[in-house]
Amino acid sequence: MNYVIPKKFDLTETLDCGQAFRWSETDGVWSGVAYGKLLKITEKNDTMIMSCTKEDYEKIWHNYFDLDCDYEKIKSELSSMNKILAEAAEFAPGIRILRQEPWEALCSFIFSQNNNIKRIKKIVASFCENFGENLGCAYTFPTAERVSQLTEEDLAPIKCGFRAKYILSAANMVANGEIDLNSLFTMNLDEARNELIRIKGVGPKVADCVLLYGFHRTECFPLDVWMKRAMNVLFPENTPEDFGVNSGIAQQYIFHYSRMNPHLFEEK
DNA sequence: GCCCAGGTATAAA
DNA sequence: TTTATACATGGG
Repeated sequence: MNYVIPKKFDLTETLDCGQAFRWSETDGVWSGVAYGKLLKITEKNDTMIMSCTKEDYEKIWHNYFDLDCDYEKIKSELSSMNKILAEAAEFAPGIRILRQEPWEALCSFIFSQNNNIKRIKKIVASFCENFGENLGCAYTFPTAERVSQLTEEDLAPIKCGFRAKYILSAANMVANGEIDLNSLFTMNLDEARNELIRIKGVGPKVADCVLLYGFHRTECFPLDVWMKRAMNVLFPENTPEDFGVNSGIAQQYIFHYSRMNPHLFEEK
């Protein structure tokens, strides 16, 4: 069963730009799991073909791909602020910020610390295969409740190293209600950051990634070593806050642009 | 073997 | 308050 929509974004740019770690491409078809459902999606002419019902499209995927948000407008606003940012947005004009599940974003970016994207994907895949629900040809993301029952030894097979204890800390706090993830959608930004940082293994960078990708708090600008370097070289006159309520979207353009063109910001 | 990877906890200055 | 180091693992 398929559902077809007009092409509104670029699959590769959106699904392989370092914001999500569960999507993979085979012969032009992208496969991923979110909200407990497997989706296969591909482009044909000016349409996108999704392997889902109309109901699931409306209930899940329309929101997941942030299709109510006007990226052309945001892009033009950001582009008018800064010439380099305009270049970065034009380099990958089809990027969208996905609305991932909060718990998945939290785990993914805990796994991301001091790590590389290729291995993050491998760890997340193994995490799902070992502790998620089997959908037949894919696995769901493990629930916090399930993970909270595990030990560091149980997590050994996924080879996430020292991050295992951080994942368990997060799972326990979420499962026992010590942290209410849903409250972070509307909480004051600084309070939300402080809530997340209570979790062992979550610092300022991970917290902002979780808020941006898991809660769509687009005013967040996750700042790590890579982005600091990009900012210093490409945006010497700007601070992250200069990009306003769409800082997070600006950050995604900059991150992707820098990652695909490392020569642009090599330090001398 | 060495260095690095979408960082953070911890100890020490 | 800021700065240095360990941390698990795998790829270049």
